This record gives sequence, C-alpha cells and structure tokens, in this order.
Amino acid sequence: MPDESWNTVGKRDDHKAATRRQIQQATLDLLETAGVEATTVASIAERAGISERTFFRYYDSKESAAVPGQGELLDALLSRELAPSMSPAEIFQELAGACREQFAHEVEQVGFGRISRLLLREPRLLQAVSRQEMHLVNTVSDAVEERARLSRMQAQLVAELIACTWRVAWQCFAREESAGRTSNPAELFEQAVQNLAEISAPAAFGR
Amino acid sequence: MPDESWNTVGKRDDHKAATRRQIQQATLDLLETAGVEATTVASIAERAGISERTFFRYYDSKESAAVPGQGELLDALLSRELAPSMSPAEIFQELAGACREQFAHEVEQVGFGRISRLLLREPRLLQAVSRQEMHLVNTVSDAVEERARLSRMQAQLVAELIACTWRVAWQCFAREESAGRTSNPAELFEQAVQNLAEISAPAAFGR
DNA sequence: GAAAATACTGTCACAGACTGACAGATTTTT
DNA sequence: AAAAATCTGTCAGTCTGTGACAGTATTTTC
Repeated sequence: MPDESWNTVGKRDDHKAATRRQIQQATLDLLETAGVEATTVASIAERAGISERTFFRYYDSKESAAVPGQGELLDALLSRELAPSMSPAEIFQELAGACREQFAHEVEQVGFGRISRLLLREPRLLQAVSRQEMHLVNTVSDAVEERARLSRMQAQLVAELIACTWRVAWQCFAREESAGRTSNPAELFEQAVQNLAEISAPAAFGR
Repeated sequence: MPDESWNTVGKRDDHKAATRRQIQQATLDLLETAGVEATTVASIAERAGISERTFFRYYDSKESAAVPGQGELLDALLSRELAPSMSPAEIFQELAGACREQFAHEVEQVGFGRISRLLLREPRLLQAVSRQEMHLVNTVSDAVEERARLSRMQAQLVAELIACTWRVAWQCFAREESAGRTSNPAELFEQAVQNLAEISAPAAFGR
C-alpha cells in the first residue's frame, strides 16, 4: 500500500466530503420537485443513503442543507485592508469591490441556477439565507468597527449596506436568469451600488 | 339589559384581545427568565391559562408571540403619496420621514424596553423580526414599483434601505437604552439617514 | 325569546423536527 | 496489532405544529 501521508486528506475526510455532497444533491432534488414543506428529512436521508440521525450531524435543518454557505464571501470581505485613515465611504467602496468580485465568481459555480430558482419560490429557504446574512453582518460590522475605527452606527450601516447590495444584486440576477435573459454579474452589481448612492444621497444628484 | 349594539366590539372580540395580551405577557415573562430555548409552548399556555392548542390559534410560534408586529409601520409607509414624477431619492426621503415618525412613536410604547432588551440577547427572536421585515420589504418594494414607476432594482433598493435604516436605528437606540443612557429617537433616526448618505455616496462628501 | 348559524376552545391523535445515549464499525495513531 | 479517536446507526424521547371532532359560548335570525 503506497504511502500517501503527504496528502492531508485521508479516507475519513474524503468520505465526509462525499457524504456532504450527497446530502446537498438529495436535498436539492427533493426540494425542487416536492417543495420545502412536503419534503421530510427522512426522505432526504433515504435518498442520500444515510440515516436520519446522520443527516443532523452534517446539517441542522433541511433548509441549511440546500443553501450554500457564505464563508467565501466573508473571507473575501475580511481579507480587505481597512485602515483607520479611510473614510466610511472609502471603506464601503473597498468592501463593495470585494463583493463584486466574489459575486461574479459565485455566479459561475455549478448549481447556481438551480439554487437561485429554488430560492425565488421558497420563502423558507430565503429565511435560511437571512440567518447567514445576520451572522455576516455582525462579523463584518465588528471588523469594521475595530479596524477602521468607525462609530458603532457607522460600522453597522456599512455592513448592512454591503449585505443589502449583495442581496439585491443577487435577486436581480436570479430573476433575469430565470426569465431566460442573461446578464453581466459584475456590471449588475456595480449598477446596484450606483443606484444605492443615487437613492440615499439627494444632494449629490440634485436634478 | 342595555343595548350596546353601537359598540362594534362584542364580548367575543374583547375576549380575544384579552387572550392575546395574556399570551404576549406570559411569553415575555417566561422568555425573560428562562430564555427562548428553554421555554416550551406548553409552559406559556399554562401561564396564560389556555390550552396548548389554543396558543397556536393565536400565534404560530413562541417567537412571533413575543415580537410586536410591524403592521403600523407598514401602514405608515403605504399611506405616503408616491408619484411617478418623484426621483428615487425623493421617494426614499418621503418614506424615511414616515419611518422616523413611526419610530419616535413606537419607542414610547409600553413594553418597548422589555422587548428590546430581549431582542438584543436572543438571536432567535431577531430571526422572527427578520421574517416580518422580509414581508415588509416585499410589500413596500411592490408598492414603490407600481406607484412610483421605478425599475425593479430601484424599488427593491429603496425598500431594503428603509428596512436597513429602521433596523440600525432601532438597534442603536436599544443599545443606548440598555446601557442606561437615553437618546432622542427622531434625532437618532435622522443621524442614521445622514450616515447612510455619507457612506454610499463618495462623490458628494469628498473633501 | 327561542332556534339556528357561527365562532371559540379543549381533547385527542398524529406527523415531523431535533437531541442524547449507547453500541458497533471504521479509520487513525502508537 | 492494540489503543485511541471518529463516524454511524438504532433507539427512545421531547417539542413543535396541525387536522378532526365535540362541547360551549356568542351572535344572528326569525
């Protein structure tokens, strides 16, 4: 038997990752056809070839098994440099940039269309996303407050605006996609940022 | 027996309203001491003097029995005049005005402090609020799109920004309140709107 | 004022979500 | 190969939430 100790992933991790994918797959399959309400965890577990108990060792609900995590987005946001010398507007622009790149990237992922279609018609899944966003806003808010030395209110607003822009861009893109039209993600995101400025700052765009 | 038919509320409505209050009260009492997790619907029902089954005829979960509805805010927003001639910024200002007044009003309500303290330390209750906000955003977004003739993206952004400002102002106020300090609600809300503009419109504040 | 229609509540029964405990199997480490 | 750590399934149990039915109170109708 060849030595593969250089490889950090062993059989255990492989199997875990595979199980995760199977659960995701099974969940999407069933939610797509029967809807969130009518789908039971038992049926998901059966389709994924595991016990019901094991399902809950991977995900804490069928909703969270369906929606993708926001870990990458969070990482992208936290990896940006935020100096105390920057103005709130500059910080927002910096983070929005990270968001735009990540957005364009995630749209390319396999299964994006599938999940977005599901999200548009299943409020309970949107709820699950909202829970993740709550965590993201808190984390980003804390980071901004500490690293950029903004007031609590400013930091929170920056974080909320980031999440808000992301949400709107995402939803607009998904709607376009569902309608058969195709659009440029980065451009769409930038358009959201642009509209945001126009809406909230009356003086800057006076007639 | 005196004729009271002029009074639109009969014994039935009275009793219903009283039961609602009892449930709210019992829920807050128990959540306050034991937390959301540890409190069962059965215990709430017992304290409110009703059966468990009846509890679910009034509220669909213990979370929603604890948080106040957003019906008044929604009414206030929808009662504002939105003409197609208005710019997105003007629409936002108009709605923000309604929000500010409602905010100052709600802060005065009895039980506000109690609920806000609870919300600050119970994520599950925040989740329940978030569900209501989702509905509010959708409703406002639709109204804005139809009555002010904005693009879907603009309408959605306006609605999200309203909700966002409300949330931040609310949270800041609650935090101040919890810390023993007292602040002016209308002023605080206006400050949030101000900061919002400063954050999202770089060109307007570039010194 | 009685009778009929309507609304509210409690009891019962049940499905589904989720968790703790334990035992057996598998992988990893020594 | 033995020991330790990890993963999984089974079992039993609590809690949430809902449909069905019957009994009671209220309102409406005559």
